[in-house]
Amino acid sequence: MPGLADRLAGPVLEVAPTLLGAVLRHETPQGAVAVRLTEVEAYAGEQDPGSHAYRGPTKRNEVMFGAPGRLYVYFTYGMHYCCNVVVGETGHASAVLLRAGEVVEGTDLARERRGNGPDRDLARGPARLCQALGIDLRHNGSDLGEGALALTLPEAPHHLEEVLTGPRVGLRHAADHPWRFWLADEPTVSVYRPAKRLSAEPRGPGRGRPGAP
DNA sequence: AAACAGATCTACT
DNA sequence: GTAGATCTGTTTT
Repeated sequence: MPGLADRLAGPVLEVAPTLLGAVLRHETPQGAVAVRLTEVEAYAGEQDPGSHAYRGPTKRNEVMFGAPGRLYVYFTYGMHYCCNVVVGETGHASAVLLRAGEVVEGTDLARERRGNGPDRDLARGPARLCQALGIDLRHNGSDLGEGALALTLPEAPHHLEEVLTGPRVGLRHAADHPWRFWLADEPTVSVYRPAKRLSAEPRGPGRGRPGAP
């Protein structure tokens, strides 16, 4: 079977939906926690105004410019970490933000790290997901092919009917691209919050249709 | 050495 | 559902 990096080397908009259902597992001395991904967002590198790579390579985003199959971790809002899987060919700086997932192993340890709250919220949201898995800046650049932090792709991609798409969350620019993907009927998908500059949806937010314009 | 900017979360109504 | 707070790392002079 092909290596992880090979399966992630394609265009980010094609690879991102295939990460749904994948399992990210982190093994530490305290135990292991695994999360099944239910929501991701695509970031298209230097051409994407919403990407950290938009203004070219820096010390912080250099991992995105490297080989696919590695983890790009960044720090934000003074207290949160978020993690991305680097995809696309080396040098293209594409990445997929892991927005939410379902804890499928090590629930107790995840609860310890997260504190009190419903289990469905343990990895609901990009910063919560990192916290539940015990991921921080030390893991920036980690190879997910093998090691304590490993990503396992599903045997077969999900059917298109199960995948919904919509605009990305929390961006000032380029918020009109439907580059956010999530699995239908998953309680662990994070709440949709529209970008600040956009006019509110006439009907309730959070409902996306596959292929909707 | 200083200013900036933020791919968010938690709490509350 | 909505509003508000919040702190560090990164970037830039």
